[in-house]
Amino acid sequence: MSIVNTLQKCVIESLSALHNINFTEKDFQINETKPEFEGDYTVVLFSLIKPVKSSPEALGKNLGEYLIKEYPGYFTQFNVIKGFLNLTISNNFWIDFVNKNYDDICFGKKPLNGKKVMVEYSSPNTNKPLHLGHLRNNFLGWSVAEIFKASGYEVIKSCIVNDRGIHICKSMIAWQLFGNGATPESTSTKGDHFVGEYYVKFENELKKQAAELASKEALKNYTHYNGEEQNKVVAFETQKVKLLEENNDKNKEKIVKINDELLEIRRNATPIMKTAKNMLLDWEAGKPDVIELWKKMNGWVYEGFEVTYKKIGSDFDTTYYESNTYLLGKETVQQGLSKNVFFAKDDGSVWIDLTADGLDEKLVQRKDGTSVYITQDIGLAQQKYDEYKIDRSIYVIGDEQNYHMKVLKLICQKLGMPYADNIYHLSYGMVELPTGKMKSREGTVVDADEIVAEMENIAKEKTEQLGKVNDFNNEELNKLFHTIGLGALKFFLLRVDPKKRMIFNPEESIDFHGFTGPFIQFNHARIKSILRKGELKKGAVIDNDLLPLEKNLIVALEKYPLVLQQACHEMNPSVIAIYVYEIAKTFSSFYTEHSILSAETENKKQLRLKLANLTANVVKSAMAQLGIEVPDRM
RNA sequence: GGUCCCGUAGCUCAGCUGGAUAGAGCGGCAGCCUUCUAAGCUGUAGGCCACACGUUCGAAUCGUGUCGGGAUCACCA
Repeated sequence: MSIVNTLQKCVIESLSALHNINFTEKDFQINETKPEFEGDYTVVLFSLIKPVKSSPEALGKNLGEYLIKEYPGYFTQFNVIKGFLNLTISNNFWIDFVNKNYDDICFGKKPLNGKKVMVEYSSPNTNKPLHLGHLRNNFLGWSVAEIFKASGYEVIKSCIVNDRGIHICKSMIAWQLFGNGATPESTSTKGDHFVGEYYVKFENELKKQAAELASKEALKNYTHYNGEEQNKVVAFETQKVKLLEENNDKNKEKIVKINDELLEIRRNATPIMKTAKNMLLDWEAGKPDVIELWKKMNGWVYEGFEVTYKKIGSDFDTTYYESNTYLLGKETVQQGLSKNVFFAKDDGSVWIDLTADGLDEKLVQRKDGTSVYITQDIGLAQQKYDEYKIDRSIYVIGDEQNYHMKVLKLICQKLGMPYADNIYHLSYGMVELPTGKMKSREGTVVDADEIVAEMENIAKEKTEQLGKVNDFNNEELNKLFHTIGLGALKFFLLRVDPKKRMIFNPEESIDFHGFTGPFIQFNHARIKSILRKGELKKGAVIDNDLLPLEKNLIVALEKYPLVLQQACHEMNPSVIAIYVYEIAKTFSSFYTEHSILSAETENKKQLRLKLANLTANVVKSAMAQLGIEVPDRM
């Protein structure tokens, strides 16, 4: 049991004995004692003084005396300042803690609890390569899965591949039009980048054709539209003219909106867009040549993804393909109708009314009977549960889908699905550049493969400058560059609270100093270097004279199990990132001040070696939760 | 317009289940390598915690409102 939990228990027992009142852990707070006061942990007394009918000073004094008398193994001293009872934990406890755990590589982890959790993450589209945003998703998902594992859960990592739909048809059409039979091999291009290039080519051609239509429209030629489209366009144009005549600043926004609508209609009317839509229909009809092309191009993408996933350390226990799941959920619609959770409109479309929950009416089936995105998700949620009997289902998806995920969970709940309450949307904020959002149209998207390679390069340059590993062979060197470069990137993306948007500055944000992955890796390497030289002897060390910097480190290490618990509870890897940095920093301060190998006495040396070993274990374990390796030398 | 998220040092972020004088890193300034890896350590400057009101013994933290930024509200996925 951690010292904080122990302290809570002792305080509860003491108050029960002293005042005959039963408190719980939630009735009072225990904090770390601020450095400017004497003590290790502090009981905040304010919340207790009313029930015990005592002044803070008197309560603190009584409680402090009682704790020291009854639990001499834990507490040695106390002082009361205002409403704070500062307690000094006995050195015996800290030494005992080191002796017990210094060699336990599982320290902090919990035994299996028999529960299953599925973490869905990554979820790529097969029309373009992964970018920086995907990296945040992948690192988060993988890390959260590891955190659950360390907390005793059985974890199934899953991925839903968005492999069908208009976007992949766009790449296919462009390849047919402009590809001349080129392949990733013939052009020496990674498969996902290759297909992505055709997606861009499609967009460029689409833009060109839309511009041509626009110039026709400028001459009042609307022959490229069908009747319905023409009516819409004319209506919008009339509205626009009216707004322009009013010459009101407030109309500007409306006009922008109308222009967007017009552009959308125009884009959909371009020949190339019509071709793509036809191809989607052909795909749904299972037309052999379309299916064949689809398989070929997706195959290229998967080959590319595999390389990237391997490089960044993402893997999945199961992969769902939308081409297999997009028809799911149709039965659900029928069930929902018969349960009166859904209702049908006159045109045959099916809806759910969520206005009572503060949301809108939401379509669940089109009038043509095909299912929409949300319906597929309901179906897949059901399938996940049927297949694995999972206790919890985590979805790592960006915060632009907060509304969608809220709706998904709500519908599942209304349908009375047993897993509905355990659906959790792990929402994360977008990664932005100093110049704003990444936009593929403006070519400001940071490519995943490129940024990883760049990080490895920086790692290489810095390592060569420092010249500490000149005896490494090429293989060892490349592994080290990868470990450091990727470690820096992962740490950078994971150290921030997932739900917050974050800014990535390619020039400045990635540093190898301070609050970074490499700094932590560096401290691990230093410890390993010492452990190679010093002889750590098994058996308990006895030392009753802990120096402040030694104690700081022990106190920090002792918190690890609680930190893991918190990270799991919050599904938040940044909790671990912040903690492991604290450990590295605390060790670093200790390291510069006190020599381990040339310690004052053999006893001190053994204590410090054990402390160093425990630090290395915790650093390695914590970094592993983040998916970051730590080198023995760097 | 409705709903949701965010606003803390020049920059990037902690702290938010209320607790002592609000913390890190980067950047600035000043020191420290004949001593276990200086990717380091130490010191210093830098804050009306967006603003206002409220709840409380106590508010960066909770509530309401205002301002600023973002997301979303498709028979797209």
